[in-house]
Amino acid sequence: MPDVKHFDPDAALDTVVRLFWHQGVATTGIQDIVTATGLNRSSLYATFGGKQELYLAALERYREQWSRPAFRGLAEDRRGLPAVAEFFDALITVRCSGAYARWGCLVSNAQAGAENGDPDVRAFLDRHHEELREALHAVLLVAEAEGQLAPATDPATAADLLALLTYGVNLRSRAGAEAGSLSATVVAALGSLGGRPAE
Amino acid sequence: MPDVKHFDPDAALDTVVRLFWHQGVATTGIQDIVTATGLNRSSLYATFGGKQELYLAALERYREQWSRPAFRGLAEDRRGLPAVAEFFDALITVRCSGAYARWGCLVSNAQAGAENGDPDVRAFLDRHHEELREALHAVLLVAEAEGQLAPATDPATAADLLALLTYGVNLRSRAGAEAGSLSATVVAALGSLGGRPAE
DNA sequence: GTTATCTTGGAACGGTCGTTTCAAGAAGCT
DNA sequence: AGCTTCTTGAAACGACCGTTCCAAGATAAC
Repeated sequence: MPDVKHFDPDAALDTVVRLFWHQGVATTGIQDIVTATGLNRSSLYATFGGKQELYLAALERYREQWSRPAFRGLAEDRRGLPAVAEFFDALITVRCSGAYARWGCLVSNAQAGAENGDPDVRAFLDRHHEELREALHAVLLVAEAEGQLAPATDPATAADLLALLTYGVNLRSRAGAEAGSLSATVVAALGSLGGRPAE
Repeated sequence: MPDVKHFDPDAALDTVVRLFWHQGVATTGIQDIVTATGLNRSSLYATFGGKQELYLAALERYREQWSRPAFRGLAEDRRGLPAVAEFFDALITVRCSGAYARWGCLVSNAQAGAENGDPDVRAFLDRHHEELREALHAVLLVAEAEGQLAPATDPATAADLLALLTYGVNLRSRAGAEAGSLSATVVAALGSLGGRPAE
C-alpha cells in the first residue's frame, strides 16, 4: 500500500560522504546536502534522521567503502613488509592524486574536529583506530615470521608507530604535501623497522 | 586626545586561542568569544577585525607561545637523540594531561579542517611545518655527528618521519589516546633510528 | 573645562542554521 | 477504481551566524 522511495539512499549517502569528507561536518549545511543530492529536505530527514545521524551514517559508509577493504587487503597479505609498503603507496596515491586529492581522511579529520565530542563518534574513532592497528599488527607478525624485521622490532609497537604515521600522512596530504615526499618518509620508516634502509 | 582601550588585547587573544583550540573554528561563534573574553562586539571588531583575521591572529599567537619555544628548545639542544625524546615527552604531557588535555594541537587541527582552504591559513601551515622539520633536522644532525644514528639513517628523512609522528600524536591525543601508549610508540621510533631499541 | 578622538554598550542587520509541518502526489494492494 | 500509506515539495519555524551601526561614555590634550 505504501509509496516507495523515489531515489537511491545509498547513492545519496555517497554524496553526503563526499561533502563531509571534503568540506567538514561543521561547514556543510543541510542546504548543501539538499543541493548536492538533489533530494528534498523531507526525504532526507525521513530516511536518515537529523544531521548527526547522517554524519554517523556517513562515517559507517566511509569505513565500509574505504577503510575496511584496505585493512582487509593488508591483514590477508602474506608477504610481510612489501604488503605494508603497498598499503602506504595506495594510501598516498588516493590522498595526493585523483578525485579525492587533498581531502585527507574523513576519519582522521573527525579526530581533529569538534565532532569527536559526540560519544557515538568517539566510539567509532576508537574502533576504527583499533582496526587499523590490528591489520598492521597482523601483517607485521608475518613479516617477523619471515625474518624481515630487525631483532629489536616488536610487531605490536611497530603497528602503533605505523598507525600514527598513517594519520600523519592523512593530515599532511590534506594540507598539500607532495606524494613523493610522503613516500620517501614512509619508505624510510619501513626501512628502519627492517634494520636496513629502503626495504 | 583619544580614549584608550579598557582591556588587554593580548589577554583577550589568549582566551580566543583557547576557544579555537578546544572547540574548533567553525563551531566557535562570535558570541562565544564575546562571552568568554567579557569584551564587547565593537571592541572585538575594532581591535582584531572579523573572525578570519581573529583566527589568523590566534594561530600566530599559538605559534609564538607554544610552537616556537618548543622548536627553539629542540634546535638548540646539543645532546642529539635525548633532546628529541624530551621534546616528545613534553609534547605528550601537554596533550594528555593538565589544562589542555585532549585538545590536540591548534595547528594540526587546522590541517584537518575546512579552514585550511584559506590561502593565509595554508601559508601559515606550510611555514609551521617547515619550522618543525627544520628543528628536528637540526637536532638530528647533532645526533648523527655524535654517532647516535644507525648508519642507514638520513637526518633529513628522519626529520620528516618524526614530523609526521608529531602530527599522529597530536591527532590521537585529541581523540583520547593514553600517554603511556603514545610514549611507548615514540620510544620505539627513536630506537629504530638509533639502530637499537630504546636507546 | 572644553574639545576632539577613540572606545564601549547594545540594538539591529540580512542571511543561514537545523528542523518541523502539512498539503499534494505517487505507488501498492484489494 | 478506491483506499491506504508512504513520499515529496515547499513554506515556515525560532535560533543563531558574522557583521554593522550609532549614540553614550571615557580619556587625553589644550
